[in-house]
Amino acid sequence: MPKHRPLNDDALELVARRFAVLAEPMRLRLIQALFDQEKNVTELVAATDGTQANVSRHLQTLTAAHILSRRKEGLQVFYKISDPTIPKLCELVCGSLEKSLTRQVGHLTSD
Amino acid sequence: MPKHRPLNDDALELVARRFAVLAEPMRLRLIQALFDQEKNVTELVAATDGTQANVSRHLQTLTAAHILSRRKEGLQVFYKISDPTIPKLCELVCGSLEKSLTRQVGHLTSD
DNA sequence: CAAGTATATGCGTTTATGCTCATATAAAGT
DNA sequence: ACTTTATATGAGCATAAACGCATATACTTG
Repeated sequence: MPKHRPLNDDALELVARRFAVLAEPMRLRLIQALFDQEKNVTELVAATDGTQANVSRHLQTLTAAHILSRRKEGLQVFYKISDPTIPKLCELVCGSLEKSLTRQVGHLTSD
Repeated sequence: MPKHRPLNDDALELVARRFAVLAEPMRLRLIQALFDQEKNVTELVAATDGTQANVSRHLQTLTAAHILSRRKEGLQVFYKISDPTIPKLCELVCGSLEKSLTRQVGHLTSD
């Protein structure tokens, strides 16, 4: 277990790629919608107010990144969060943003 | 302190934007170079093997995102990590990636 | 105030990626 | 087999951002 060895180029690409996957509002919406429970595509389309095609594409991206996992059941495909670090990541970022924006913006959550 | 309220559109944009800032290998290299100590631009150019123009741009991006802070001293400008969540974020992501890649890739750190 | 050094920025090009529309696949029911 | 429903994907367009080159700004020194 190394303390803090610098990452090589390949590893940096991987880390960057992972952050890039999380750098889209629609994908964050999907992740959010899946925080509590798994959902099928139709439910996710409704929850995120996106088109079916677009939601499907983003789900593919998230699954390829091993952030979500697929479970097929008849006609439907259910997705759920498969990487337990994702909620922690989002919490960290939200906390940091809230700290630096509390005075100006006020509340970031949608009532 | 809300448990897990869904973020509104503006907040989602902010979170996405923050992840996007971290989604570039060169910016990750800069952050890595600054983990232990502050450095000026010339030192960062050497440490990351980038052009001065490109490094300067990325430093601006990171500073605008409140990830780095600037300190001017004569001709030189020193940068350091100003957001304490950044090392934690990187650790989380690296840990997650290592866990899913250990078997195939082996080592991600550059000796 | 001229010259040199450290850092920043305007511009143009290239590449990546998100979105929409239309269509394809896959499973179920009739 | 045909139709319907759920999900995935190919093609094309639009936008954003990274990079290189050149140049501008800012501070220092002689």
